[in-house]
Amino acid sequence: MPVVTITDVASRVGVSVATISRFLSGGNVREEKKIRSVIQELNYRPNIAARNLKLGRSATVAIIVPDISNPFFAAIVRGAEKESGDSLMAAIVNTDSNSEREINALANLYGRVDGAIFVPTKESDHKNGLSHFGRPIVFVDRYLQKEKKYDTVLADNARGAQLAVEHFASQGHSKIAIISGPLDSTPGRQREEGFRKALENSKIGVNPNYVIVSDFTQAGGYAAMNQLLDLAEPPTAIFSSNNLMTYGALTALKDRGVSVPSDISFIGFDDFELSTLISPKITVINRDAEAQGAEAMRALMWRLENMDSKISKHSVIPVNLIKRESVTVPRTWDLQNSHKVKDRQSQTSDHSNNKEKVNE
Amino acid sequence: MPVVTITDVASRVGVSVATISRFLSGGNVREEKKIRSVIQELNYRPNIAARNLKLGRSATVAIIVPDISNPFFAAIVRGAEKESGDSLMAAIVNTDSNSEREINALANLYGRVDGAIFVPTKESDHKNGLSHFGRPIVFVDRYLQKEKKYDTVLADNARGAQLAVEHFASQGHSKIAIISGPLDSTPGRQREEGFRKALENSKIGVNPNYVIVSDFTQAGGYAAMNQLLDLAEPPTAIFSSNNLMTYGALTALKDRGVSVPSDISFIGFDDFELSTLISPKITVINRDAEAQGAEAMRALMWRLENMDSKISKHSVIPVNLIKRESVTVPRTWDLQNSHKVKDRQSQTSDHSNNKEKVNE
DNA sequence: ACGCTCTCTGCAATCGTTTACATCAAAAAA
DNA sequence: TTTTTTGATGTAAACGATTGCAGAGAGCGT
Repeated sequence: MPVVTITDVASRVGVSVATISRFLSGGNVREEKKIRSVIQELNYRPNIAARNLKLGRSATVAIIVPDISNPFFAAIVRGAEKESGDSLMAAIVNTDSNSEREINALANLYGRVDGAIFVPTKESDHKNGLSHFGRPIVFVDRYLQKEKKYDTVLADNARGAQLAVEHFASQGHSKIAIISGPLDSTPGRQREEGFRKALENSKIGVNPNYVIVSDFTQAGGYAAMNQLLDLAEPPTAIFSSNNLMTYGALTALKDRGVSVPSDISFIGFDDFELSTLISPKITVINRDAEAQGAEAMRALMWRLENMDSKISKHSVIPVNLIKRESVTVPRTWDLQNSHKVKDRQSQTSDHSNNKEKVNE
Repeated sequence: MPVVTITDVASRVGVSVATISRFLSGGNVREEKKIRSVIQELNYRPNIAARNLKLGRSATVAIIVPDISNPFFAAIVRGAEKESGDSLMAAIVNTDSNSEREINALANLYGRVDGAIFVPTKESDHKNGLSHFGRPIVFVDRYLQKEKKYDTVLADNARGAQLAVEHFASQGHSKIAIISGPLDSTPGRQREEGFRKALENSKIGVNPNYVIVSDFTQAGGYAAMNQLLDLAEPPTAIFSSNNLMTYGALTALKDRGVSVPSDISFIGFDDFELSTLISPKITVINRDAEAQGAEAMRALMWRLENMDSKISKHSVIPVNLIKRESVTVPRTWDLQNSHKVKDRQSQTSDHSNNKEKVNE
């Protein structure tokens, strides 16, 4: 199967390669009809490597995420890939939340991609890895505090935490805890900050014992939840800062026989596939992750077309509260300083369908 | 920031470009020391496009999956990407289970990748799209029946279905149903066939009413489950052929207040993240999807090194039964032809932690 | 007819590598 | 010492596209 080049097409049509090339890039040519048929006939496909070499680009962008197995990152990737269209290829790399691997990936990708969509693990690393990369980067969900010049697409994390706190407060909770992600990651920090701010604004104030800084993993969420439950005076409402920790936290609650929401109210950040299948259905702060990925790809594509623009773009993806069944009024309706409690049409759980029978 | 080429390095060191190139590809050179330092100093990086053009390869492979958001495919991708190492880049494309898009992807990828890992939707399409692609393809989880020459990495689907049926049978079930995937997809077909075979071998035989062919989606699973429940004589045990349909089926059960496992026993194919969080914990047939992805990447890399080999490799990933809480003996211990019932330490569910209180 | 613009064309250089081939010095064999 | 072998080197031709430049007609106004 001989590989057919632009030269073959040219000689077959009886024109120069330049004409064929111009036809391929949409120029006006006399023999358009014939060229088209010859290309068809010979099944000619432009050699991408040659084009890339000449044009100095790769028509490929990288998507660097901690772990594609995390449904949230999968959604980001999906949105981005969908947006990229046919001309752009999306290469993917998992970093396992390992900063070293991130630097490695960037070095590896140098020259192979035109730009990158990057979800870094920490806000502080990458002293100069980025400058060596020397190509546009759009930071998604997380960014590097030192690097102000890059475009970012973040979620409205503080707002999300605020919504959670306010919802708890509106139900009468004052013992409100957070299972926070690492404070050196963007969402971890911003959600924790939002949590604090909201608590302060609502005059409840934050109890240091009710702030557990964990690590965005299921095991971390499990441990954190146990830590909260072991408190002399456990919280009555808990906000978990990401989906994985939510899994862990809920598992811990289940293992210890703590009932949600009657014993403890719960809100998690980020919706997850089975949030409606488990009992009770979990109330969550949600944002459109796929849209976030798409927005990032749009930003990157724009940047690739406008490499010289000095302005950096920062988009914020809105968040919303999805009320389901995991929040209700606190059980011990007691000595706590009870605020004005409006909006109290408690969302409670009704699992009429849980007639547990154990036969035999 | 001028781009530094191999020529710059050569002239700086005082040798020819050939020498630098040879050094780069691991040859013996006199000035190795100096070359190394100059490369460092100038921060030289080989131009990948030029190399690719000369070498006629791209050092990139495509991973084509229906939907990266499906945790199963995410695991495949993860395993494959992890295995690919630093020299190989993994491009990803979602097809939305759309055959047309698959063909499109293949055409698009032509010349951009050296090969592909491909999870096709149907077993029958792609009359000649593959031959036009003209590069190695490894089929994962699904394959095209007509194309025997390609390498495949499938799960032991029939065995998985068999395990499920045998487990049901060992608990005394004889009204055993399947919510099957499409019969024109490999896992759909093989699992259905395995289900039939196992039922026939066990002398129970298959009841046509108990075979619902659905579509591997959550909605499909939901509808299928309802169809089964609407039967005059509903089954007592149900095998769901993939994770998404399992979600749907469980939702339907929940919505209709059917209790698992006391009313109906359930086994799903493929484990899923939250399978232990929901009540009851779901018994599943599992296989190591990440390992499957890794194996596919290994096969592809091998093939790329051995393009001329005529032998095609077919690996099958083992499956296993993870017993949890969704299977027990049938409730109506009645007129059914009761077989020998050994292994009857019924796995039942105990949710001491579901003290549902609705306050206020 | 002449000059002018407009559109299409071919020539040839170029992108940055790799590698077959010829060369040449040094080491080994004679 | 002479001959042969060895191994590193340089020269230059690819790889397959894109594009600046100059030229050639065609169309048109004068």
